[in-house]
Amino acid sequence: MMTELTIGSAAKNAGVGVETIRFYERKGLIEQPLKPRHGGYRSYPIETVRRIRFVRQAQEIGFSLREIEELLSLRADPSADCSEVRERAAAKLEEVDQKMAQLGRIRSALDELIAACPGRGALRRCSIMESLVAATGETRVPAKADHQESAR
Amino acid sequence: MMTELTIGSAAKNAGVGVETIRFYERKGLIEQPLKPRHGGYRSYPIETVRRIRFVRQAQEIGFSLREIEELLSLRADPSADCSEVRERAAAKLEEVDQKMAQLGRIRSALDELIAACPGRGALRRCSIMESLVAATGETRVPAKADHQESAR
DNA sequence: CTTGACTCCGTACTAAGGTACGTAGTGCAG
DNA sequence: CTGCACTACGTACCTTAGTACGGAGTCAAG
Repeated sequence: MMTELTIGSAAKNAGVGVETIRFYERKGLIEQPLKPRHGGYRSYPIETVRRIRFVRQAQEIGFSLREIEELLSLRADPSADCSEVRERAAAKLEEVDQKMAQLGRIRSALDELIAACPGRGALRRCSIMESLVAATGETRVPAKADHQESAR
Repeated sequence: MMTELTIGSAAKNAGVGVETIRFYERKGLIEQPLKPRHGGYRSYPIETVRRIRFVRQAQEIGFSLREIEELLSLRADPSADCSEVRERAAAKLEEVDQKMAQLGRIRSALDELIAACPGRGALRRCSIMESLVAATGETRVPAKADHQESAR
């Protein structure tokens, strides 16, 4: 069974264009397989396809390519002091949790909106913003800086 | 109490630059308050500040400005047929749920990585990718298109 | 009534993340 | 052994989301 693919097949499997793979290689997100002896075609392990899929999914949730590279470079080396890796992983984890919280807020707001929609009864909060403002307890904008204070 | 702000104060409160507000106005994400009679300065309601904050937070979780505009434009009009709004809201909700699922996967992978880190015991999965591959049950890449089939 | 910080507006520039293009090489099917 | 699809590589171009800039107007404090 063939576990290596040409760039075209890899692209198709990963759901991206060939050019995107080449672009990711240049960026160092995936390593470029050496081409076999005096320039033939390069062959990509399925591992690479998974990696590309990960990149795309991580992008969907707001990570930049730089951040994704950071995620991918996190590895627990058993023989080394990995306190630095732990720290970076913990920082990423916190970012992830913040994203989840924000997603949760938007999710509730959408739920509320959908629920309010066909409700023949009284309907409060008929937009995302209204739901969010209500949910966050009518957060007062600190409103420092009222009119032309020279701050900064 | 002053509930309206100048563009500079609004920017500061929202945590963005003045230019960003003007940019969002051009894009129609926030409406530009009319300036009072023969060109003075415009004044922004705190509502606008909240809206800008929302835009930034939605960006962090991977929504583009276009998508954010779609989110913000969702409103349940009690007097109208809102089946279309419902539909769009439901679609967004699904997107949100997909993002949450992906975040959850990355979160678990990070957890596992952190746990594996100082573990003197045997350590499997010492990278994000390894955790994910394990979590998704060793997903076989369908591997259609093995080598140079002309598909499309 | 001037001065310095701020605003208005248009246009130009930047960075990230691709996408397209042209030329040359490769490789299997017929 | 030749054609056609696919690959390699470099460079150019595009979109999104701002950021910077320059000149003119505004406003409140001194």
